[in-house]
This record gives sequence, C-alpha cells and structure tokens, in this order.
Amino acid sequence: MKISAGVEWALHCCVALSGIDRPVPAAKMAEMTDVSASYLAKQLQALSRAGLVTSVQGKAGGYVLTRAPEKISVLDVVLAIEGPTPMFECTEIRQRGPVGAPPEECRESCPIARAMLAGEQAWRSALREVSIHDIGTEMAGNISRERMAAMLNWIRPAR
Amino acid sequence: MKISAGVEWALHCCVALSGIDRPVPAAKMAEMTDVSASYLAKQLQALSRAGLVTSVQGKAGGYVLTRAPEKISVLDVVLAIEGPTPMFECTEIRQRGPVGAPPEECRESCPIARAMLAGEQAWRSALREVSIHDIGTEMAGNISRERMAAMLNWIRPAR
DNA sequence: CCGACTCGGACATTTTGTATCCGTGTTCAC
DNA sequence: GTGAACACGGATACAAAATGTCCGAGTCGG
Repeated sequence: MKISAGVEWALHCCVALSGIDRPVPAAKMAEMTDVSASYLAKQLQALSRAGLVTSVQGKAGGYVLTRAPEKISVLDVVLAIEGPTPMFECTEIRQRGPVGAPPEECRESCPIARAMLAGEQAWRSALREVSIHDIGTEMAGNISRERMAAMLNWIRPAR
Repeated sequence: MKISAGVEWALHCCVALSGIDRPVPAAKMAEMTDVSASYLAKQLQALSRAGLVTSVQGKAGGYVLTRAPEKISVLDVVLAIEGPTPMFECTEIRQRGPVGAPPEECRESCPIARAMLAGEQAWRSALREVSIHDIGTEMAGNISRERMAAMLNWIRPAR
C-alpha cells in the first residue's frame, strides 16, 4: 500500500521540466532534488517508456515533456512509475476450500473486490483532477517572484 | 502501491465471523480460504491488536468480532493489516538542493503532498462507506439459501 | 572527424512482505 | 485436582521487490 519514493521525485522533475523550454539532463535534476543520480535516471526512463517525456541524446541533451503540462495529470506520473496494475487483485477465495462456491454462483464479481475497486477508482479520479501545471502554479504562488526566476535560471542549461 | 494479500484474507475472515456467534479457530478459517494457516494466524493477530476481533483461548477457543459487523468498515480492516501510515510521505524535496526554498516560504504544505493526500482521503472515504455487514449481505444475495446454510454450518465449530 | 556528453539497460544491496515453526497459556474432561 | 489437548502469540527463516550503483552504446557539437 505504500507508494514508492520515486513517485515524489518524478513529480518534482515534471514540474521543473514544465518551466523550461530546453532539454534538462538527469544529472541536473538529481542535483536539484538532492537524490541519487543513478536511481533518479531509472525513474526518468520509466517516464520515457510511458510516453510522458522524451529523451534527447548528445551533448546538449536531456529530457523534455512530450505535451503541455496542463495535459499531464498526477495520475499519469504515478502510474508511469508504479505501473498500471491495480493495487488489489481478487484471488477468488470464495471459490476455494471445502465450502467454495461453484462458478455458476459467481457471475457477479466478489463484493470485496468491488469495494476495493471502488476505492481505487475514487483515488484515481482525485489524482486525475490535478495536473502538473496546477502544481507548478501553486508552487509559484508560494514563493517570491525573484526566487522563482533564480530557480528556473539555475535549472536551465547553458546553451 | 500494491495491497498485501493478507488484506483479502482478513476481509473474508471477518465476513465469515460475522455469520457465526461462537469463536472460530484460525485453523478453520485457513482451511476455508485455502491459505497458509501459519501466515493467516499472523494477520488475525494484527486484527486482534487493532481491536477488531478478540481471541478466546483454550479448547473451544478462536476469534470473535468485538462489535457488530455494521460497525466495522472495510477501511478498518485494511488499516489493521497494512498499518495506519499514509501511503505517500513528503520528504520536502522543495527545501533541498542548491536552489531549495527557505523554510519561511514553505508555510503551506507542498502542493504535491496535498494532491496525494487528497487522493488518499478519497480512497479512505470510499472504503469507509462499506461495512462487513454490507459485504456479507451482498454475498448472501448471490448464492442459494441452502449453500449459505451449509457454509455456515461447516464453519460453525461443534460445541 | 573527434571528443565529450547523454541516455539506456545490466548488475549489487537493502528493505519489505511472505511463510513457518515452536513455546506459553487456557480450557475442558475425567 | 489433575492431565492432556487445544488455541493463540511471538521469535525465526525464506523470497520477492524496491532501492541504489555501475559501465557501455549512441548522439550531438565543435
């Protein structure tokens, strides 16, 4: 039930990318977030496989968002890192054991699975409502304008 | 992000207990669900520590629910097994690194943490709405009356 | 054409979840 | 009262997954 730490890193990286119009190398983002560069690279690869970012190789390379930050939800990032498999998987316990129900009485899905699925869908809906752009806007509102400019300038790689 | 298998077992056990007015030994529930008896015992201990069930020792002992099944939500069981810690924990990345924000600009909680928290609260609310009694009723509606009676009779220990 | 910088996947390490065992205490039967 | 069987409880191995690290392939800029 615990969410991997990479999700938090990936979200911060996406927010940073949303403010820069040039490729940002993974090493820079690792320094920014102060986490292991090698492991952060793994998470960025996952984002790339999920199609959220694209990688530019070579000397001035790095990562770039593939679409506008308004079009990337928090859920997208979470699923890219954690994988799309649902958190609860029914093993059909009701059909097992000496008093298991026969298949013809199990046409409806198990009520337990239904309840857990409803919970997960509520969770996904809430995360789908928030975009990377929203996060960036809220963050910008909390800090001074000068600091924001300084941050972006530090992140932006020299051309 | 994955939910432990023990949650599903514990939910089935609670539903079974809600239909029996006598202590049910852990071994019986293990046979019913066809899972490892020793490991299921561990989950039942967690339910006991959380105060959802109480254990009766001795020859005709076993486990009994501590309150009416209407008063036990699916969320109660999930938290008892998985632990009460939230699935997302903010590590204040925004304050770290060379361009970290100073504490005085971080009076509001991080927008990323807020979004993840909102998602988890939506999930918890959905699971809180469903009780063990609800699950039992739905299950009874799916199978024939005779099979239900046979199941309860098989589970009920001889006095 | 060369050099330097980038990503990408293959390889260790640590933590968490899974599974099992035997000891301790209690109850029932005689 | 006594004994023995039964049930829970925690301490102990095993396995899988998350975490962390490394070096090689590919690509762009000069």
